[in-house]
Amino acid sequence: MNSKPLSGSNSRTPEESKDNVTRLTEKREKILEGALRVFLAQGYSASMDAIAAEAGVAKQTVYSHFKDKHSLFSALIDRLLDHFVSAGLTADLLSLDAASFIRKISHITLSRMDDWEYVSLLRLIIGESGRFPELSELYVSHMVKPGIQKLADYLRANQQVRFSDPDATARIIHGALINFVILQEVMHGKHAMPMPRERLINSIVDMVLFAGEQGKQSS
Amino acid sequence: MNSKPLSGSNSRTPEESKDNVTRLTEKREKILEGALRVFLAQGYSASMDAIAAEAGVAKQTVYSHFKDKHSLFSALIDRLLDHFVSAGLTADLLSLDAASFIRKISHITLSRMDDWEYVSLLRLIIGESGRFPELSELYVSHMVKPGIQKLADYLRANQQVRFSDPDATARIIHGALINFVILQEVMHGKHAMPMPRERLINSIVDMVLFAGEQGKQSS
DNA sequence: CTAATGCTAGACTGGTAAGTATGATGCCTT
DNA sequence: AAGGCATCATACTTACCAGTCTAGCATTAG
Repeated sequence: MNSKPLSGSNSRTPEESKDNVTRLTEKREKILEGALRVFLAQGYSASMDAIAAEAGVAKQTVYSHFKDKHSLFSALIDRLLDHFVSAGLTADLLSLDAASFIRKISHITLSRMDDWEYVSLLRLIIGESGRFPELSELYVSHMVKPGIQKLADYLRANQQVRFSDPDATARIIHGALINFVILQEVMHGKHAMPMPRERLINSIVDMVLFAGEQGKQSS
Repeated sequence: MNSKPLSGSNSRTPEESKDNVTRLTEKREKILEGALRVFLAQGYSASMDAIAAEAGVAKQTVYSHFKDKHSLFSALIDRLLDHFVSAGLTADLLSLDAASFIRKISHITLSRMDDWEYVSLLRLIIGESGRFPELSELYVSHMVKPGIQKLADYLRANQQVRFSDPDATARIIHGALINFVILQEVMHGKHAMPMPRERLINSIVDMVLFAGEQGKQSS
């Protein structure tokens, strides 16, 4: 339980010495990591004492880095959104054919089902979207909107298949995938209504490609 | 709003007298209505004092009808699930052709976007799915599963269009619709990424029908 | 009338939590 | 060496809240 590896160490040891800025950001990091675990596990109702304890830091230190609980919470959500946003679709995917492309981004999206942090974040943001609408709006504008936008752009630019409404189609694909995550993991529905990811992905690919056939009148 | 016409077996003063059972259920009703407003507005962290006040009832009365906060909360969610479950798809829809059927149930599902109670319930159940997994499982097994089941059954039985995987297709349709509700209303995304419901529905109909064309090889 | 039952209003208990205050300790800079 | 700064441990203040208790009030039934 008790852990104090830092206190009794040597005096100087230039190798390990850290300047002020480093120490500050290190503490801030520890706090955010502790807050991450506690907030994601317990929701916004988690206590600041629990967060400080989890971070291995005095409560006062938390308050010296963050004005109050809400500031810490917002900073954490910002950070998490940034983290997950970076794992979007990269440029090399754009060269794929439609079927492979849809399949690939479906796999990427559904792979987040295995990420406890992502599932908890989703639950937390939706659950607190009443109390903190600005956070859910941040989620929408930073993660959902760009994702759907890129997907729609791909569909629009694709020469292989012509889509009558790429934006709406992108929303359908995204909705089917995210709702699968919410249903299976966030709402613990995987036991009551199991379904392998592959089946969902196959059906999505089929639907999207054959829906596109409608407008395919090039040759 | 509505009075109780049930009090038939009254012995004396027929006009205004109410028997014990009626009075009991009336109080219980007031409590549940107050709890509904307060829980849906503030989440599970709402105080019992606030609920009693909103219900226009003494706090002790709340505790004489419900063992504790959790019991009241569970009873309320049960009640709400029952209420929304009843508004499902009725038998007369089954005679519609595929396009009209999909369009109709899409409209029904999306009409709940305008229902503050439904949107709040969705937020509440997802938000508390960490603390109260049994409630989200109830939601899944009582509302989502039967809904998807009926939709899949329709798709499976439909002679007009043949679907290679009706269950997965039903999930896609349902996911696209529910996620639209979550994105636009629960997470306040309707300003950041507006889209008319009709556009979504049209695209869903197109996708579903043309996807079915694939397996249509009867003649 | 009387007893029973349900309700009300308010006080009370015990516990938790946000945020502050205090005094001490150790590290860095000058 | 000395002052400054971040940190630490702990206690404190204030407030809220779940759940209980009490005493009085109203209606109903015997």
